[in-house]
Amino acid sequence: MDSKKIHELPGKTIERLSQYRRILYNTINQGKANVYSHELAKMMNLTSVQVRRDLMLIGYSGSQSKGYIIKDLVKLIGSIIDSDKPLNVAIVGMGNLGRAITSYFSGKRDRLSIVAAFDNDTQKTKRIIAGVPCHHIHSIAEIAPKEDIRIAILTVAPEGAHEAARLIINAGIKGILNYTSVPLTVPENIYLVEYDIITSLEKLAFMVKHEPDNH
Amino acid sequence: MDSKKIHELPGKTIERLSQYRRILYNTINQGKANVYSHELAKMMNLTSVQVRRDLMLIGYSGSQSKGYIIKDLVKLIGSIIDSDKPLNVAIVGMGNLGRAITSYFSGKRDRLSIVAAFDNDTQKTKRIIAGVPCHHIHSIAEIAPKEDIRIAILTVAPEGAHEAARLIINAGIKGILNYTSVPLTVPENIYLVEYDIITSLEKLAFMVKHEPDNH
DNA sequence: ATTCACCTGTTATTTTTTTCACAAAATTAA
DNA sequence: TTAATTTTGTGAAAAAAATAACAGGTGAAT
Repeated sequence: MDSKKIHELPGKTIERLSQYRRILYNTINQGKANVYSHELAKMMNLTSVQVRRDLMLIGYSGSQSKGYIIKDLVKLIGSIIDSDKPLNVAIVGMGNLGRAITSYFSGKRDRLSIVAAFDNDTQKTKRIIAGVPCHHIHSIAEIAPKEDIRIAILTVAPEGAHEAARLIINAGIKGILNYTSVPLTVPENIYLVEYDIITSLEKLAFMVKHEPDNH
Repeated sequence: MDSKKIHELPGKTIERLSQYRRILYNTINQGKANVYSHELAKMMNLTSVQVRRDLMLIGYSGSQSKGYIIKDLVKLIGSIIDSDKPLNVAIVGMGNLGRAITSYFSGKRDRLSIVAAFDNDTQKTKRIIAGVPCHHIHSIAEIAPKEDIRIAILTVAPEGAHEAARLIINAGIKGILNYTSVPLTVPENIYLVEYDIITSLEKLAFMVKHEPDNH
């Protein structure tokens, strides 16, 4: 597809592309080679039109008879959302959440790999945890450039969030995925995605509370 | 506010309300009593107009001189997004992620409380983990009604996701927050929120990859 | 061969969400 | 008092996202 246009993909589409791909991996494992937009839609809980529109935006065409060829589609999505060379990621805060994310990743992606973890608990540092070497947080400025770490996943306790973010930015890392409940304010040139675990639960609670019947 | 209108609150606004409140708790702890829309906006990484509009929609008025009274605003947000009586939540899958969420919650909310956990590992069942009693997944149909569990947070391994979801629905639970990487398809009368950990990371990776300079 | 059912791709429309623009109120300073 | 500043609240406009509508292709059934 026209690379000039990639920048203009709607944010929501990018998010869905990532999800399409994961679902498509599953269906490949089930022995399917092709998939229709309405099948993909059902699995994603959205409409087939939306699926077709997303694929249209990335310039992928299916066939009227067989729908989409899963293998090709997965490859195309990869060419859009993956980095050319692997993008290295660090976990900052190796508690339960940090470990959960790390083990989710282990052996899953090759384009996006967790190469290091950082923590301030010396019990955890200088060891390998969940397959990833865990360093002391104060060595991040030294290790990040060496390991070419581009993204940090922030999973520390709330008290430490600001300080950890400061150290991350100071280490030259430009992307932060914030899983803590503390909202961060970062300089213009830093990419920040807030990912708050509680928000979606409260949204669900709101739905359960307010529409108990007619849903 | 007019309770008839609550249903019509935009989905995005509901999500933000939850976040406003958490930020406001922080600012109370810092000794602030009032806050301006632009301050709140900065902390949330959005614009002051958006803050004012959200508050307008829930019918809260501030003053031109002092902005918003934090205590009142927190209370009003609570009256909208919290349940009248506490809403009971269960964790299904007491791995790292389940424990991370549980410990995040412990002692935090009173309107939304984790009252039970379920797992299929008998090493984990019949014990208290992270302050919550952990039962075998097969007893969920028995325990859910007894404990009035309304929401399940699904944090099992991918292989078990569908089966666990089936058991949850079978137990009469109407709200599912799915943290697994497996997309679920549920009946019409079940509220499902998908919360995929990887999606936001790939979105961030996309941003870091595609706009390295001029950001 | 023709009809039918069922796809995809895409334009047009609608809905939702955000942003703009500005009036009105309160405060501060001179 | 008066002018300047700063804030909220909100109608109107713009932008983003989702949905509807439909043209056109493909294969299967009769």
